[in-house]
Amino acid sequence: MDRHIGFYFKKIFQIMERNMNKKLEKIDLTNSQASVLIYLYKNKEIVNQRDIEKKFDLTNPTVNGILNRLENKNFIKRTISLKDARNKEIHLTEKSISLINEMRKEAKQLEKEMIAGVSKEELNIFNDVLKKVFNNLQGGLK
Amino acid sequence: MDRHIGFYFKKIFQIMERNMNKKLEKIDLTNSQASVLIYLYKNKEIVNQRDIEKKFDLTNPTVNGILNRLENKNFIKRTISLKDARNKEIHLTEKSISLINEMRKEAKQLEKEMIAGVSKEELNIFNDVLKKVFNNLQGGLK
DNA sequence: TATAATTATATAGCACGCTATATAATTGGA
DNA sequence: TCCAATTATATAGCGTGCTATATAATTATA
Repeated sequence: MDRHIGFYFKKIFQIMERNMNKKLEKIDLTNSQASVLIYLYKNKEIVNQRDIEKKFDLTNPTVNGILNRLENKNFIKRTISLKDARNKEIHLTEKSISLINEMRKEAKQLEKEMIAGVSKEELNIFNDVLKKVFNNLQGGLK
Repeated sequence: MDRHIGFYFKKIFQIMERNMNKKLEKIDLTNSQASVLIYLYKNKEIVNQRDIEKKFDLTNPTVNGILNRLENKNFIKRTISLKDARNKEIHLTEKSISLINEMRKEAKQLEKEMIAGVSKEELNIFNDVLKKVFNNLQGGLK
């Protein structure tokens, strides 16, 4: 049965999400939460909520919700900026730093499983098209 | 900046979903709801809820929720099967049948926008890899 | 300088995924 | 035949997206 590209994107995303959430369950995280923590870890500058919104192209209520849950579980701390009291600076805790490698390992492993049996040439073209599709959609929005 | 495949899948799915939901808003539908209606339209056999779960690889509470919302808006009717009282048969209404072409048009248009600037050869390989990735993930679940 | 516009964050409420659990109907086996 | 297992559907409750709206702080302008 031949299916539309849209079908594959939706289904692949959903199964990825399911798998990652299952893998991360044992460290009490979700895929979205882990993505934010990894971004915070990689970023050397001070990060506020708006930065996360822009980085992940999400709305502020979505990011606020994720951060609330991370804060309640003690994976991050929020402090009000001294320079601008509207900003809240987001900091990792010891707890989350100690789990970063675990998160990265799981993500890397899933990517590897996904592209099993795909040749280097195919993968190159696939990546190019992926970027094109992404840009086509992004452009259409602005 | 180079990003992982997982990033692209998630983001492309999310933007697709946003775009489709915006397009379908004027006929009071969402992307998930329209997908179910189109499936019902194409299928000549009698469809019950379990069939939809299997077709879209979704859990029963997810499908039940989508059908509840469709029923409340009068896009479908549910009737109890005479052969097996556990089954509820799902039927389209006049209202939804009259909008099927509109839904299909929007979906087709978005797919076209997504693959703008992608050559036939690239698209063939892209489709092949998409199917491989899908199968890799599906297999890993079972 | 006082007010208006902008910016960052928060809250309410919804759709759609999920897991866990319940209920009713059917099927199968002792 | 009757009880247990299976099957289809429903409900409760949660995470992550969204829009609409509110609030507080800052910036810009009359």
